[in-house]
Amino acid sequence: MSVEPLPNIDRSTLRERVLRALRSAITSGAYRPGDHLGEVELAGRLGVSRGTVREALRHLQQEGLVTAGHRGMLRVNTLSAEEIRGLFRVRAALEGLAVTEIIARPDRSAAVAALRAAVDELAGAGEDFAAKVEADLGFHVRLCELSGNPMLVESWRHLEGRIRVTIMNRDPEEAPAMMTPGRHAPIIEAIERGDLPGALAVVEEHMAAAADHFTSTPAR
Amino acid sequence: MSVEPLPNIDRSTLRERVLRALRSAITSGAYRPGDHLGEVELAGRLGVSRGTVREALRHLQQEGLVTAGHRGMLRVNTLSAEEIRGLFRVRAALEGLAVTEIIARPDRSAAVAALRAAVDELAGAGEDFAAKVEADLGFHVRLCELSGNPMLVESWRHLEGRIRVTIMNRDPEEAPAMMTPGRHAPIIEAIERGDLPGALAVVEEHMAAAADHFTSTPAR
DNA sequence: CTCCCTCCGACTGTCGACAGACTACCTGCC
DNA sequence: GGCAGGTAGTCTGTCGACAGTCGGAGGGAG
Repeated sequence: MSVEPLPNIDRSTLRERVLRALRSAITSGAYRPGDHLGEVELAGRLGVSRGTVREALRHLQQEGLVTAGHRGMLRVNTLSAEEIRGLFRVRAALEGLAVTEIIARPDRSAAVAALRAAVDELAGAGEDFAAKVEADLGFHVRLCELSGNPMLVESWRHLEGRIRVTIMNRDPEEAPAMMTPGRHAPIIEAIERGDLPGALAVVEEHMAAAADHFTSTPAR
Repeated sequence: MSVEPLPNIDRSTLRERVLRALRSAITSGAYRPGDHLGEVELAGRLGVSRGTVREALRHLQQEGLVTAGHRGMLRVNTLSAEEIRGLFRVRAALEGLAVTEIIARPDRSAAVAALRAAVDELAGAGEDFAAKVEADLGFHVRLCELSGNPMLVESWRHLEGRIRVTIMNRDPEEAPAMMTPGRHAPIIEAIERGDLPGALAVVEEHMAAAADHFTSTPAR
């Protein structure tokens, strides 16, 4: 009998695929903040039933990507400057916990190597804006994952949608300044030194700078 | 024309009411961790359609109260000891941010008064286990709310379901030791003194003790 | 010209039904 | 007696339809 590799069968439900499609459409900027997301229109455009779209939209609502407006109508979420500042303070707290746990772990050097690889991806993204965003967020997710605390990852991911709309709502010309290897390297170095206070301060400063950036840069 | 007070009309959707009913049923212990939650059975018991129950269940899944088992079947979530420890470390990080922001605010004394009121509720709960749980969680939610950072509250609430199943999965005879006014007062005192490092240490210790408690106490 | 009433269109809320997939059991053959 | 194959039962996945509610356009009365 043949042992040829068979293609992996996609076992995801239709709802999951619709969810990914909608999330991607929003975070890629195809839908602008404030845009109305009608169930019938989306269902027709995606070729699925309303119920399926509805479940995906409800999921995105809990993620904070879309928000309920008048009469339950859903719109792409818009974050105020104050919300953005709060969001990045929460991120600082979560990622501060991440570096705390990483430094406390015995395999710290492995984590450092993984983080360096993530920064390399960021450097290799070149001028591709979308790739830069993915690499930047990839670094921070990796940071949380390396803590070995799944609940921390879960909490961070709960904020991910809001982070993405914040980034995508800004002028792509302005954003790259935040997503450079140079802004992430100090975090790794502090972890490598085992310098917990220093690492916390760097993370704090990183997030404060990002919050400043996204609240001062004009929305596109 | 009469200005008599009219009763408030409940504008919540059926889905929201089902959601609250299910959440309450789980966190009150009516359903035990691991119990299967069938859509048809719940729909029949609640007298609503499957779709409505389904949406509520999906919401609870995102909250972490229920988890998908084999073939998409949902069950009441069970947290491992490791997950509980991670959960309380994330809580410590979030509530640490809360006290940080409270201490930085100009109206710190108002926050102190509000927190004292919350502790009084805890003291007044007497021996009623459910009331104690509500008062305890009420204190910690209040703590987050008083930070003035809605995103922080949102993140905390995202963990609330998991916190509740952790509490309710323990023997009610053992739990009250964690939920005393004496365990919460030091947090308030440190905030009142404006002692940020002290407040952080107290929160950290509070959460570590809770995690120890819930991972050493036998599941009922 | 303005205001009010009515009708129409659009959107979400809720429901019942069909289909697909997996389990467990049961039967018949070796 | 054991195993392969078939077969009912049960659960979720997905769909289409009906109903309720709101906003706005349009027409008629003052």
